[in-house]
Amino acid sequence: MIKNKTRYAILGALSLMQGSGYDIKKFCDNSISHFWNENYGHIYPVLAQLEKEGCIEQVNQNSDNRRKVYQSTQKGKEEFTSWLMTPIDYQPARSELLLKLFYGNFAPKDKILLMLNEVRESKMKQLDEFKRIEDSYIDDEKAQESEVYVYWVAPLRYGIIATEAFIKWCDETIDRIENK
Amino acid sequence: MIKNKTRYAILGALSLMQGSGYDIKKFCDNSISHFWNENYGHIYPVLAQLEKEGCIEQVNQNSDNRRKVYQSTQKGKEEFTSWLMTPIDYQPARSELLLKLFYGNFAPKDKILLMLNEVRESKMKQLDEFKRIEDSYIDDEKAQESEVYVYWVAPLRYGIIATEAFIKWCDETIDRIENK
DNA sequence: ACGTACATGTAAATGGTTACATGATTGA
DNA sequence: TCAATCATGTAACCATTTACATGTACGT
Repeated sequence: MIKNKTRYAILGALSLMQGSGYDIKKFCDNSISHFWNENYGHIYPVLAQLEKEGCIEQVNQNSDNRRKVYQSTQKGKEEFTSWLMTPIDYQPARSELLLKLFYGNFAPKDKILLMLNEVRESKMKQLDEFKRIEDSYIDDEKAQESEVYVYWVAPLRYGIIATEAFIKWCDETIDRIENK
Repeated sequence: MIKNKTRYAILGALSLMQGSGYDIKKFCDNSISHFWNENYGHIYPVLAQLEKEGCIEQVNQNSDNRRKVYQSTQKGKEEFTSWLMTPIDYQPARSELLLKLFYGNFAPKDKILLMLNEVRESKMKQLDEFKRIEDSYIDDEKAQESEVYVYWVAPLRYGIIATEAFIKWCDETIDRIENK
Protein backbone atom coordinates (compact mmCIF):
# COMPACT_ATOMS: atom_id res chain seq x y z
CA MET A 1 0.00 0.00 0.00
CA ILE A 2 1.20 3.51 0.67
CA LYS A 3 4.78 3.12 1.67
CA ASN A 4 8.07 4.57 2.60
CA LYS A 5 9.12 8.19 3.05
CA THR A 6 5.97 9.97 4.25
CA ARG A 7 5.78 7.33 6.94
CA TYR A 8 9.13 8.41 8.34
CA ALA A 9 8.51 12.09 7.89
CA ILE A 10 5.44 11.65 10.10
CA LEU A 11 7.19 9.44 12.65
CA GLY A 12 9.96 12.03 12.73
CA ALA A 13 7.59 14.92 13.33
CA LEU A 14 5.81 12.95 16.05
CA SER A 15 9.16 12.22 17.71
CA LEU A 16 9.53 15.96 18.36
CA MET A 17 5.96 16.80 19.23
CA GLN A 18 2.48 15.40 19.47
CA GLY A 19 0.02 16.71 16.95
CA SER A 20 -2.66 16.26 14.36
CA GLY A 21 -2.32 15.77 10.62
CA TYR A 22 -2.84 19.47 10.27
CA ASP A 23 -0.03 20.18 12.75
CA ILE A 24 2.30 17.85 10.88
CA LYS A 25 1.57 19.62 7.62
CA LYS A 26 2.33 22.95 9.26
CA PHE A 27 5.53 21.60 10.73
CA CYS A 28 6.65 20.45 7.28
CA ASP A 29 5.79 23.80 5.71
CA ASN A 30 7.36 25.92 8.44
CA SER A 31 10.32 24.00 9.79
CA ILE A 32 11.64 21.56 7.20
CA SER A 33 10.25 22.89 3.94
CA HIS A 34 13.65 23.59 2.44
CA PHE A 35 14.46 19.89 2.34
CA TRP A 36 11.11 18.14 2.71
CA ASN A 37 7.47 18.52 1.74
CA GLU A 38 4.27 16.65 2.44
CA ASN A 39 0.66 17.21 1.48
CA TYR A 40 -2.61 16.23 3.12
CA GLY A 41 -3.39 13.63 0.50
CA HIS A 42 -0.43 11.70 1.82
CA ILE A 43 -0.45 12.57 5.49
CA TYR A 44 -3.96 11.49 6.43
CA PRO A 45 -3.94 7.99 4.90
CA VAL A 46 -0.47 7.28 6.29
CA LEU A 47 -1.53 8.53 9.70
CA ALA A 48 -4.45 6.07 9.67
CA GLN A 49 -2.12 3.29 8.54
CA LEU A 50 0.44 4.06 11.25
CA GLU A 51 -2.28 4.01 13.89
CA LYS A 52 -3.60 0.67 12.62
CA GLU A 53 -0.08 -0.74 12.91
CA GLY A 54 0.36 0.58 16.42
CA CYS A 55 3.22 2.91 15.55
CA ILE A 56 1.28 5.96 16.71
CA GLU A 57 -1.73 6.43 18.98
CA GLN A 58 -4.32 9.08 19.67
CA VAL A 59 -3.86 11.27 22.68
CA ASN A 60 -6.88 11.84 24.87
CA GLN A 61 -7.68 15.50 24.97
CA ASN A 62 -10.80 17.15 26.24
CA SER A 63 -10.60 20.50 24.45
CA ASP A 64 -11.09 20.63 20.71
CA ASN A 65 -12.71 17.37 19.72
CA ARG A 66 -12.40 17.95 16.01
CA ARG A 67 -8.69 17.42 16.32
CA LYS A 68 -7.13 13.98 16.32
CA VAL A 69 -3.89 14.44 18.16
CA TYR A 70 -1.35 11.66 17.79
CA GLN A 71 1.83 10.66 19.55
CA SER A 72 4.50 8.11 18.71
CA THR A 73 4.41 4.74 20.49
CA GLN A 74 7.45 2.74 21.55
CA LYS A 75 7.04 0.65 18.40
CA GLY A 76 6.91 3.80 16.28
CA LYS A 77 10.00 5.23 17.93
CA GLU A 78 11.94 2.04 17.35
CA GLU A 79 10.94 1.82 13.71
CA PHE A 80 11.95 5.44 13.20
CA THR A 81 15.35 5.01 14.84
CA SER A 82 16.04 1.91 12.83
CA TRP A 83 15.08 3.73 9.60
CA LEU A 84 17.51 6.52 10.52
CA MET A 85 20.31 3.97 10.36
CA THR A 86 19.44 2.41 7.01
CA PRO A 87 21.37 3.57 3.95
CA ILE A 88 20.02 6.41 1.84
CA ASP A 89 18.01 5.34 -1.20
CA TYR A 90 19.52 6.25 -4.53
CA GLN A 91 17.58 9.10 -6.14
CA PRO A 92 17.75 9.26 -9.94
CA ALA A 93 18.54 12.77 -11.14
CA ARG A 94 15.98 14.88 -12.97
CA SER A 95 16.83 18.52 -13.48
CA GLU A 96 14.57 20.35 -15.88
CA LEU A 97 16.94 23.32 -15.83
CA LEU A 98 19.95 21.28 -16.90
CA LEU A 99 17.93 19.43 -19.52
CA LYS A 100 16.80 22.70 -21.04
CA LEU A 101 20.26 24.17 -20.86
CA PHE A 102 21.80 21.12 -22.52
CA TYR A 103 19.57 21.80 -25.54
CA GLY A 104 20.07 25.55 -25.24
CA ASN A 105 21.31 25.89 -28.79
CA PHE A 106 17.80 25.18 -30.08
CA ALA A 107 16.46 28.35 -28.47
CA PRO A 108 17.47 32.02 -28.84
CA LYS A 109 20.46 32.92 -26.70
CA ASP A 110 18.63 35.75 -24.93
CA LYS A 111 15.82 33.41 -23.84
CA ILE A 112 18.34 31.07 -22.25
CA LEU A 113 20.04 33.97 -20.51
CA LEU A 114 16.67 35.17 -19.26
CA MET A 115 15.94 31.74 -17.82
CA LEU A 116 19.30 31.63 -16.06
CA ASN A 117 18.89 35.12 -14.66
CA GLU A 118 15.46 34.24 -13.33
CA VAL A 119 16.65 31.16 -11.46
CA ARG A 120 19.66 33.08 -10.20
CA GLU A 121 17.34 35.75 -8.83
CA SER A 122 15.15 33.24 -7.01
CA LYS A 123 18.18 31.47 -5.55
CA MET A 124 19.51 34.79 -4.28
CA LYS A 125 16.27 35.32 -2.39
CA GLN A 126 16.48 31.84 -0.93
CA LEU A 127 20.04 32.47 0.15
CA ASP A 128 19.04 35.67 1.93
CA GLU A 129 16.34 33.79 3.78
CA PHE A 130 18.79 31.03 4.82
CA LYS A 131 21.29 33.59 6.07
CA ARG A 132 18.60 35.37 8.02
CA ILE A 133 17.79 32.10 9.79
CA GLU A 134 21.48 31.39 10.36
CA ASP A 135 21.92 34.79 12.00
CA SER A 136 19.01 34.12 14.31
CA TYR A 137 20.67 30.82 15.31
CA ILE A 138 24.00 32.51 15.95
CA ASP A 139 22.37 35.01 18.30
CA ASP A 140 20.65 32.27 20.25
CA GLU A 141 23.15 30.96 22.78
CA LYS A 142 20.73 28.59 24.46
CA ALA A 143 19.97 26.85 21.18
CA GLN A 144 23.65 26.26 20.60
CA GLU A 145 24.01 24.35 23.81
CA SER A 146 21.18 22.01 22.85
CA GLU A 147 21.94 18.40 21.90
CA VAL A 148 20.10 18.75 18.60
CA TYR A 149 21.79 21.99 17.55
CA VAL A 150 24.32 20.46 15.12
CA TYR A 151 21.59 18.40 13.49
CA TRP A 152 19.40 21.41 12.95
CA VAL A 153 22.23 23.53 11.66
CA ALA A 154 23.40 20.91 9.16
CA PRO A 155 20.43 21.13 6.74
CA LEU A 156 20.54 24.91 6.97
CA ARG A 157 24.25 24.97 6.21
CA TYR A 158 23.55 22.65 3.31
CA GLY A 159 21.04 25.14 1.98
CA ILE A 160 23.57 27.93 2.23
CA ILE A 161 26.51 26.10 0.73
CA ALA A 162 24.51 24.50 -2.08
CA THR A 163 22.76 27.75 -2.96
CA GLU A 164 26.02 29.71 -3.00
CA ALA A 165 27.50 27.09 -5.30
CA PHE A 166 24.45 27.30 -7.54
CA ILE A 167 24.79 31.08 -7.84
CA LYS A 168 28.49 30.76 -8.60
CA TRP A 169 27.64 28.30 -11.36
CA CYS A 170 24.95 30.64 -12.72
CA ASP A 171 27.48 33.45 -12.91
CA GLU A 172 30.10 31.50 -14.79
CA THR A 173 27.49 29.97 -17.10
CA ILE A 174 25.82 33.29 -17.90
CA ASP A 175 29.26 34.75 -18.55
CA ARG A 176 30.23 31.91 -20.85
CA ILE A 177 27.02 32.14 -22.87
CA GLU A 178 27.25 35.93 -23.18
CA ASN A 179 30.81 35.75 -24.49
CA LYS A 180 30.33 32.91 -26.92
CA MET B 1 -2.44 10.39 -20.23
CA ILE B 2 1.30 10.11 -19.82
CA LYS B 3 2.51 13.67 -19.91
CA ASN B 4 5.15 16.24 -19.57
CA LYS B 5 8.87 15.75 -19.11
CA THR B 6 9.60 12.41 -20.79
CA ARG B 7 7.97 13.88 -23.86
CA TYR B 8 10.60 16.63 -24.03
CA ALA B 9 13.48 14.40 -23.10
CA ILE B 10 12.55 12.29 -26.14
CA LEU B 11 12.00 15.26 -28.45
CA GLY B 12 15.36 16.58 -27.25
CA ALA B 13 17.18 13.35 -27.95
CA LEU B 14 15.56 13.15 -31.39
CA SER B 15 16.65 16.72 -32.12
CA LEU B 16 20.27 15.55 -31.93
CA MET B 17 19.92 12.18 -33.64
CA GLN B 18 17.47 9.77 -35.12
CA GLY B 19 16.97 6.56 -33.22
CA SER B 20 14.83 3.91 -31.62
CA GLY B 21 13.46 3.74 -28.09
CA TYR B 22 16.43 1.62 -27.23
CA ASP B 23 18.81 4.25 -28.63
CA ILE B 24 17.08 6.98 -26.63
CA LYS B 25 17.44 4.98 -23.44
CA LYS B 26 21.14 4.48 -24.15
CA PHE B 27 21.55 8.16 -24.87
CA CYS B 28 19.98 9.01 -21.51
CA ASP B 29 22.16 6.52 -19.67
CA ASN B 30 25.38 7.48 -21.39
CA SER B 31 25.19 11.17 -22.18
CA ILE B 32 22.80 12.92 -19.82
CA SER B 33 22.50 10.52 -16.90
CA HIS B 34 23.97 12.93 -14.38
CA PHE B 35 20.98 15.24 -14.74
CA TRP B 36 18.31 13.12 -16.39
CA ASN B 37 17.01 9.55 -16.46
CA GLU B 38 14.37 7.69 -18.38
CA ASN B 39 13.18 4.11 -18.39
CA TYR B 40 11.57 1.93 -21.03
CA GLY B 41 8.23 1.88 -19.27
CA HIS B 42 8.00 5.57 -20.02
CA ILE B 43 9.83 5.84 -23.32
CA TYR B 44 7.84 3.39 -25.43
CA PRO B 45 4.33 4.64 -24.62
CA VAL B 46 5.39 8.28 -25.07
CA LEU B 47 7.09 7.42 -28.36
CA ALA B 48 3.80 5.90 -29.62
CA GLN B 49 1.91 8.96 -28.41
CA LEU B 50 4.32 11.38 -30.08
CA GLU B 51 4.04 9.49 -33.37
CA LYS B 52 0.24 9.55 -33.18
CA GLU B 53 0.39 13.31 -32.69
CA GLY B 54 2.75 13.77 -35.63
CA CYS B 55 5.62 15.12 -33.54
CA ILE B 56 7.91 12.29 -34.63
CA GLU B 57 7.84 9.86 -37.53
CA GLN B 58 9.41 6.55 -38.41
CA VAL B 59 12.41 6.54 -40.73
CA ASN B 60 12.42 3.99 -43.52
CA GLN B 61 15.39 1.74 -43.13
CA ASN B 62 16.07 -1.51 -44.88
CA SER B 63 18.57 -3.09 -42.51
CA ASP B 64 17.40 -4.27 -39.11
CA ASN B 65 13.62 -4.47 -39.28
CA ARG B 66 13.16 -5.14 -35.61
CA ARG B 67 14.18 -1.57 -34.94
CA LYS B 68 11.73 1.30 -35.15
CA VAL B 69 13.86 4.32 -35.89
CA TYR B 70 12.24 7.70 -35.32
CA GLN B 71 13.07 11.25 -36.25
CA SER B 72 11.59 14.56 -35.18
CA THR B 73 9.09 16.28 -37.51
CA GLN B 74 8.78 20.02 -38.00
CA LYS B 75 5.88 19.99 -35.54
CA GLY B 76 7.98 18.12 -33.00
CA LYS B 77 10.88 20.53 -33.40
CA GLU B 78 8.64 23.52 -32.89
CA GLU B 79 7.03 22.07 -29.79
CA PHE B 80 10.43 21.29 -28.35
CA THR B 81 11.82 24.77 -28.98
CA SER B 82 8.76 26.36 -27.47
CA TRP B 83 9.07 24.14 -24.37
CA LEU B 84 12.70 25.25 -24.03
CA MET B 85 11.46 28.78 -23.57
CA THR B 86 8.80 28.08 -20.94
CA PRO B 87 9.68 28.73 -17.30
CA ILE B 88 11.08 25.91 -15.17
CA ASP B 89 8.50 24.06 -13.07
CA TYR B 90 8.92 24.39 -9.35
CA GLN B 91 10.26 21.15 -7.86
CA PRO B 92 9.36 20.51 -4.21
CA ALA B 93 12.40 19.48 -2.20
CA ARG B 94 12.77 15.97 -0.80
CA SER B 95 16.15 15.04 0.57
CA GLU B 96 16.22 11.81 2.51
CA LEU B 97 19.74 12.60 3.68
CA LEU B 98 18.77 15.95 5.19
CA LEU B 99 15.63 14.49 6.74
CA LYS B 100 17.66 11.78 8.44
CA LEU B 101 20.31 14.23 9.53
CA PHE B 102 17.73 16.60 10.96
CA TYR B 103 16.63 13.79 13.29
CA GLY B 104 20.22 12.65 13.85
CA ASN B 105 19.96 12.94 17.60
CA PHE B 106 17.64 9.92 17.67
CA ALA B 107 20.41 7.65 16.35
CA PRO B 108 23.90 6.88 17.66
CA LYS B 109 26.44 9.51 16.67
CA ASP B 110 28.75 6.99 15.00
CA LYS B 111 25.94 5.75 12.74
CA ILE B 112 25.27 9.27 11.55
CA LEU B 113 28.97 9.82 10.93
CA LEU B 114 29.12 6.56 9.00
CA MET B 115 26.23 7.67 6.82
CA LEU B 116 27.89 11.00 6.10
CA ASN B 117 31.21 9.38 5.32
CA GLU B 118 29.53 6.99 2.90
CA VAL B 119 27.79 9.71 0.95
CA ARG B 120 30.97 11.76 0.97
CA GLU B 121 32.86 8.81 -0.50
CA SER B 122 30.34 8.31 -3.28
CA LYS B 123 30.33 12.02 -4.12
CA MET B 124 34.14 11.95 -4.32
CA LYS B 125 33.91 9.23 -6.93
CA GLN B 126 31.35 11.19 -8.88
CA LEU B 127 33.55 14.26 -8.77
CA ASP B 128 36.51 12.31 -10.14
CA GLU B 129 34.35 11.10 -12.99
CA PHE B 130 33.15 14.64 -13.78
CA LYS B 131 36.70 15.95 -13.77
CA ARG B 132 37.82 13.17 -16.05
CA ILE B 133 35.13 14.21 -18.54
CA GLU B 134 36.07 17.87 -18.15
CA ASP B 135 39.70 17.06 -18.94
CA SER B 136 38.67 15.22 -22.08
CA TYR B 137 36.67 18.30 -23.14
CA ILE B 138 39.60 20.61 -22.48
CA ASP B 139 41.86 18.53 -24.71
CA ASP B 140 39.33 18.56 -27.53
CA GLU B 141 39.84 21.80 -29.42
CA LYS B 142 37.34 21.00 -32.14
CA ALA B 143 34.59 20.47 -29.58
CA GLN B 144 35.27 23.89 -28.08
CA GLU B 145 34.65 25.63 -31.37
CA SER B 146 31.27 23.97 -31.71
CA GLU B 147 28.10 26.05 -31.26
CA VAL B 148 26.77 23.67 -28.63
CA TYR B 149 29.95 23.55 -26.54
CA VAL B 150 28.87 26.00 -23.82
CA TYR B 151 25.55 24.21 -23.45
CA TRP B 152 27.22 20.85 -23.02
CA VAL B 153 29.79 22.19 -20.60
CA ALA B 154 27.20 23.91 -18.39
CA PRO B 155 25.59 20.76 -16.93
CA LEU B 156 29.02 19.24 -16.41
CA ARG B 157 30.27 22.36 -14.62
CA TYR B 158 27.12 22.22 -12.54
CA GLY B 159 27.99 18.66 -11.55
CA ILE B 160 31.49 19.72 -10.54
CA ILE B 161 30.55 22.85 -8.62
CA ALA B 162 27.58 21.26 -6.84
CA THR B 163 29.54 18.16 -5.93
CA GLU B 164 32.48 20.16 -4.60
CA ALA B 165 30.08 22.18 -2.48
CA PHE B 166 28.48 19.00 -1.21
CA ILE B 167 31.84 17.60 -0.14
CA LYS B 168 32.74 20.85 1.57
CA TRP B 169 29.46 20.67 3.48
CA CYS B 170 30.12 17.04 4.42
CA ASP B 171 33.50 18.00 5.82
CA GLU B 172 32.22 20.81 7.97
CA THR B 173 29.23 18.76 9.13
CA ILE B 174 31.29 15.71 10.02
CA ASP B 175 33.69 17.96 11.87
CA ARG B 176 30.89 19.64 13.79
CA ILE B 177 29.32 16.34 14.82
CA GLU B 178 32.64 14.83 15.87
CA ASN B 179 33.46 17.81 18.09
CA LYS B 180 30.10 18.16 19.71
C1' DA C 1 -21.71 38.85 9.39
C1' DC C 2 -17.79 37.75 7.15
C1' DG C 3 -13.45 36.10 6.10
C1' DT C 4 -9.64 33.48 7.47
C1' DA C 5 -7.58 29.84 9.42
C1' DC C 6 -8.50 25.34 11.48
C1' DA C 7 -9.41 20.58 10.49
C1' DT C 8 -10.15 15.92 8.24
C1' DG C 9 -10.59 13.27 4.76
C1' DT C 10 -11.45 11.01 -0.24
C1' DA C 11 -11.12 10.45 -5.22
C1' DA C 12 -9.04 11.04 -9.27
C1' DA C 13 -5.38 12.01 -11.97
C1' DT C 14 -0.68 11.98 -12.86
C1' DG C 15 3.99 10.45 -12.67
C1' DG C 16 7.50 7.05 -12.43
C1' DT C 17 9.66 2.41 -11.64
C1' DT C 18 10.06 -2.49 -11.80
C1' DA C 19 9.07 -6.85 -13.37
C1' DC C 20 7.84 -9.59 -16.86
C1' DA C 21 7.30 -11.64 -21.60
C1' DT C 22 9.42 -12.37 -25.83
C1' DG C 23 12.61 -13.09 -29.12
C1' DA C 24 16.72 -11.81 -32.54
C1' DT C 25 21.62 -10.88 -33.28
C1' DT C 26 26.41 -10.85 -32.41
C1' DG C 27 30.77 -12.23 -30.96
C1' DA C 28 33.84 -15.23 -28.19
C1' DT D 1 26.78 -23.01 -28.11
C1' DC D 2 26.57 -19.78 -24.75
C1' DA D 3 26.35 -15.26 -22.90
C1' DA D 4 25.69 -10.67 -23.64
C1' DT D 5 23.44 -7.26 -25.81
C1' DC D 6 19.92 -5.65 -28.80
C1' DA D 7 15.09 -4.62 -29.07
C1' DT D 8 10.03 -3.72 -28.09
C1' DG D 9 6.47 -3.61 -25.40
C1' DT D 10 2.84 -4.32 -21.37
C1' DA D 11 1.11 -4.72 -16.70
C1' DA D 12 1.37 -3.96 -12.19
C1' DC D 13 2.73 -1.42 -8.76
C1' DC D 14 4.18 2.36 -6.13
C1' DA D 15 4.39 7.41 -5.22
C1' DT D 16 2.69 12.00 -5.43
C1' DT D 17 -0.27 15.87 -6.30
C1' DT D 18 -4.51 18.25 -6.99
C1' DA D 19 -9.14 18.95 -6.55
C1' DC D 20 -12.98 18.42 -4.07
C1' DA D 21 -16.29 17.97 -0.13
C1' DT D 22 -17.39 19.30 4.32
C1' DG D 23 -17.76 21.72 8.26
C1' DT D 24 -16.00 24.38 12.75
C1' DA D 25 -13.84 28.14 15.41
C1' DC D 26 -12.27 32.57 16.01
C1' DG D 27 -11.31 37.24 15.55
C1' DT D 28 -12.85 41.74 13.73
